[in-house]
Amino acid sequence: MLTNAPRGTKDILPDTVGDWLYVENKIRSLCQRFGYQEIRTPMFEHTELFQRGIGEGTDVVDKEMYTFQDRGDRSITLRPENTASAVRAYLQNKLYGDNALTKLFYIGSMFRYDRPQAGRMREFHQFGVEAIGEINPAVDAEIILLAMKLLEGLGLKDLELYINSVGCPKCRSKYREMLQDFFRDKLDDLCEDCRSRFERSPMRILDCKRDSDKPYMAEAPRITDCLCDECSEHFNRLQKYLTKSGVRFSIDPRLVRGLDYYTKTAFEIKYPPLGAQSAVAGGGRYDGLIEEMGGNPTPAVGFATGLERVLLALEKQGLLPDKKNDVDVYVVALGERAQEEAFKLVMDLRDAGLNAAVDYAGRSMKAQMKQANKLNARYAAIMGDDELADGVVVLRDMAGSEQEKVAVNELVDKIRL
RNA sequence: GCGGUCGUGGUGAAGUGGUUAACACACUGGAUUGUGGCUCCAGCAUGCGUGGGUUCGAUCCCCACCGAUCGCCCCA
Repeated sequence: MLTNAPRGTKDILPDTVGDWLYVENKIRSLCQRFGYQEIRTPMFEHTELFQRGIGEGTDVVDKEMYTFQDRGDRSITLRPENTASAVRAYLQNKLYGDNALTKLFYIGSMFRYDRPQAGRMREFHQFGVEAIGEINPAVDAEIILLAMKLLEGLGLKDLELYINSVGCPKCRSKYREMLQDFFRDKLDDLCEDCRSRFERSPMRILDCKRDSDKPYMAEAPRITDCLCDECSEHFNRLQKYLTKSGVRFSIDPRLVRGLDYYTKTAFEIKYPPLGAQSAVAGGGRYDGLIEEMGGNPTPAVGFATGLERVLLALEKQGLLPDKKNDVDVYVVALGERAQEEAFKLVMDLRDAGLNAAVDYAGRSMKAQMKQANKLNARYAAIMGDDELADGVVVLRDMAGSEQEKVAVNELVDKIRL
């Protein structure tokens, strides 16, 4: 217990931080080119923020949040996602004053109490983007392309982009009725889950894995056929932008986002080899959220990607960078006096910008040479009593196995060559 | 939250109801005096996720818990 991290959490060990940095660096440079600025919001917020923002009745809010009372008796929740926080920060800090369109991105830990699986952690990391203040579908296209370019830029192949429009509250209530009319006389044939969905959220019936192959499913009305003029035009223009830019995409009329705040555009990027957790990125438009949270009606779009899943995909395709931290010089010290001198020498070499290493265990020369070899050292600098007396060091080129005496004060220059 | 599979040293992995738990890699030391990468030798789990139970006896059987993993669900 004491020596186990809580379920669903994971240490990112030294041999993998490099992978994370690699991905994070790609993200930062891409966002910079697209004009998105980084924001860092608190890891926890008032519980109400998520209840309002994400919506009661959603699985995330109802059964996946880490919620607790703090010592001041406030109800606090570890953020399960970052959109609500970003919008809160946008309103609180009046970022709308700076620009008509506010473009933000974030990278950080999110928390959801879920059953852990590969690619699904209780503490997990998301990179996400929010563009607040513009209704133009070009912005939807921009963020979709940003997501695709990130993933493709990392070298991932076989990505699948699905888009849909979930309409606005107006089209949705119409669609809901049409669905209920359609399913009403088929209820007996539906699974138990679906029957309970009938009243609550008939749209989910389409998503059912058990009933989805029923013959009449394909005949069920599609949301895309019920969109109001505004939503339908928005959806068409989005597709034009995407087509123009050359991304391949499929329309998936069943694609529904699980969080309440989505309107119009919904999209998802899948990497199928990941199995059950193949959704690598997902997002959409949430034109109602800002008003819902007390701001002026403001349109917005965003998405998030799960970094664990991205890393998993990269690993599967062998796209992770080679990790090496080769040492320039390994200082081999023989005897106590030499050890003291070697310590000083190593510090000087490091000051000069070199990666220098020594043994502190007072081991045999042979052991030290082995170590130098294992660390892939370019040079070994050997110091014993003789060298000490002459103010010199035996500099051995590890690859070529040649060595020569070099004055200590000329060592840095010699190595730099 | 539901169902399935799994849990042996630092790592990968064999194995059995009964005195010494294979093997490989890694690690440590050694193969003449101050020199690595190859080779050879030696050392390295009083312990088989944790806690109960069955048994004369369990790492191997049963139960619970913990953890991993796959699917469902949900989602990133």
